[in-house]
Amino acid sequence: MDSIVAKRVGIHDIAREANVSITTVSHALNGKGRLSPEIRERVRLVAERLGYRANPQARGLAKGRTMTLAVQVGSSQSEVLMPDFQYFAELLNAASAKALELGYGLLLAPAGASPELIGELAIDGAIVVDPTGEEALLGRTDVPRVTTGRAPGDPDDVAWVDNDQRAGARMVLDHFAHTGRSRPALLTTSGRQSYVEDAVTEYLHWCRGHDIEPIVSRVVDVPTEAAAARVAADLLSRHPRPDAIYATLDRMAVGALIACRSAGLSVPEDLAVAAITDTYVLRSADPLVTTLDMNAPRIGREAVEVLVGLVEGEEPSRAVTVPSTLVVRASTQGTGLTTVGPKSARAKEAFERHR
Amino acid sequence: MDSIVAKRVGIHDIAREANVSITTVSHALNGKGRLSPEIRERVRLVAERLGYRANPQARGLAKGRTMTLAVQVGSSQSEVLMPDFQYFAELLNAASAKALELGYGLLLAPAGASPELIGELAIDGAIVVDPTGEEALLGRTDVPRVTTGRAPGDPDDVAWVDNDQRAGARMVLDHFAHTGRSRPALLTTSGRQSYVEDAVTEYLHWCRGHDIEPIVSRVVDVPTEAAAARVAADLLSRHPRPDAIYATLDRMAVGALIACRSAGLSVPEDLAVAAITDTYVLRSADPLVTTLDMNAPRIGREAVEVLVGLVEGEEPSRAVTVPSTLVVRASTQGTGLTTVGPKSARAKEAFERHR
DNA sequence: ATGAAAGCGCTAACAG
DNA sequence: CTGTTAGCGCTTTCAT
Repeated sequence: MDSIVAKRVGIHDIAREANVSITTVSHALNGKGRLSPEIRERVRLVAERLGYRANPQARGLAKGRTMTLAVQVGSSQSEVLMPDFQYFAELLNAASAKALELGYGLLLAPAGASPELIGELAIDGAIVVDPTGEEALLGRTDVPRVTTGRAPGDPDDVAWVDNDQRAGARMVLDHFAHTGRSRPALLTTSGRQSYVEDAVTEYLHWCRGHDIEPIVSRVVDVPTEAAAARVAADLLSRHPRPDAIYATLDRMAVGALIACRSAGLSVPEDLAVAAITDTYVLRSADPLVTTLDMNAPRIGREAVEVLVGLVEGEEPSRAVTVPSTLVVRASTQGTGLTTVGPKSARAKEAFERHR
Repeated sequence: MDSIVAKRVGIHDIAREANVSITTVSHALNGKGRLSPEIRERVRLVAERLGYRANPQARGLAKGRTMTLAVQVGSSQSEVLMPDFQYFAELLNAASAKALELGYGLLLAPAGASPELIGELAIDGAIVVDPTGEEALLGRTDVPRVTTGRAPGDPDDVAWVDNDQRAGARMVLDHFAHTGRSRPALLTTSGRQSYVEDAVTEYLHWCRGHDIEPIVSRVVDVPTEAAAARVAADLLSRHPRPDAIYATLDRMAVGALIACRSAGLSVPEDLAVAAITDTYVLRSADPLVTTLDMNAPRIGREAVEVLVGLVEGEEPSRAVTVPSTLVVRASTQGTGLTTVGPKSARAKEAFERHR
């Protein structure tokens, strides 16, 4: 609904309207210099009235910044492989919105892009989501970087934002135990992402502490439902049979469900299933699947905040932990005396929130 | 491995090295003005030797361009809903790479972002992937826009790149017919994307032409495997029972497979299943699923090319059609006399390529 | 406390 | 044909 050619209002227009110089406008708007509070306020009001938006290009040129950040999603061997899709979508959308809010644009760096291509990006900072260590963007040592999930080797020149995956795994395993399960298995991938490592580490640690024989199964192929179902089927044919599965991806949990049905077993009676990250897939599965929600949007926002802090020379904490939440659903209903109407199990999404 | 502070080489450095003015350098590098071929070449060589990279900010400021494009993935009701994930990932990665190659950055616009937020993006053009008509980016009438898939209402100020979904649906349906199926059903969503509309339209048209009773089933919830399985189960309980299902999303095909197994039927003996777009999910399902590959990377690249053409004042075609390919797999093996070893069906990925 | 002026790196009239 | 010059919109000394 703008006028035909809504000539963008600039710093000059404001200066004219407010009867001050462009310097004053700049200072007023950026909180720089020493101006009388009244002037500062007056300029701000005029700017707002005129709908002023700083031109990021000009600002960047003058400050030697680009006002853009790049984000790359971790990939194994240059394969486009974002298994837990909804997680990434939510993270990226939130990150983009937050960046925009802070005056930065979020550039998409192609997964598996060559270091040369990546090297040409005119950026002020970089975010790598769930790094495996092979992402070219991590090599942009000329700009601050932050990862969501920790980069392998935990390079000390890279900040990170992450969930406490070990505490999360503990919550899930404790939940299994509290609902009467005694032989939990871990179903994960062979990825190098830190969340995989953390889940495995904590799982082994927890089992040791509870004097339980650990069973770690890995889907080595692309972790689709079907691939996970095959691995889960193996798991279910073991003796003694596991009575709970913690899957580190939503679709692997679905695979477990499929394998279970094929084996003539039922969830949650014969097997409890829980997964990492809450997604539509889990919220519509049969039965509904218990999950450890990672809060993807918040991870994305925090990553941007930390990065912008770094870019602008502040000293933000270089390690941020975002809380995760256990969402209990039908797939982990207890096996004890508590009789849950098997037919209504799917209908009533009993859920409780911890922390 | 750059030097500590690799001061970026600029147009001045080149001018000095080549003993010409900065104007000459600019002209030589941009093919503007009238320079002697020797000078032009000499400047180019010097630029290359020095590893010159134009500063997009400065260039943009001077030309009144931002050298950035924005992309937004279509969404229904501001819900983050990218069902066919791998498709988007491939499309976006390819688009980003192509944009970079052409000197543009590809900005991620948050799905469901408000018109206000979107309005502040400093961009030269916009791409909307699989629009539903509600994307704020489509409203940026101040810049050229291109959609992948056609926007509802087919606004004539928006260019598009798309597969010929109707021809594709025909290929699938013909393939069903050629392999002995006579009651194909369509399993789709209630989305407003043009591919849904096209699939339905062509399906109905094809059925009419073949004197077959059409059956269109829609998953109205978020189209997860489970939701699709429920709808497919209904489909399979009809009399007469459909003997083929064309699913417009990979996970809905998986849902069909699940429903089939639950009903004690088998694929491809009792039911043929085919889907839109080739993904890992289909390539690892049991049995492997026949699909109409959309060639997502190419769609992404073409969209960027068209958009950049528009931005730079060329007159590219405003409608580009990317061919799709039928990849035949076990899920649609014929039911005729051709006896395919049922056990080896999954192992041998018989595939043929059309067009 | 406020403003004038010099750029940031590049493009594009306009001269020469 | 090539070089001079004036900005693009904003930040930032440095005077006043």
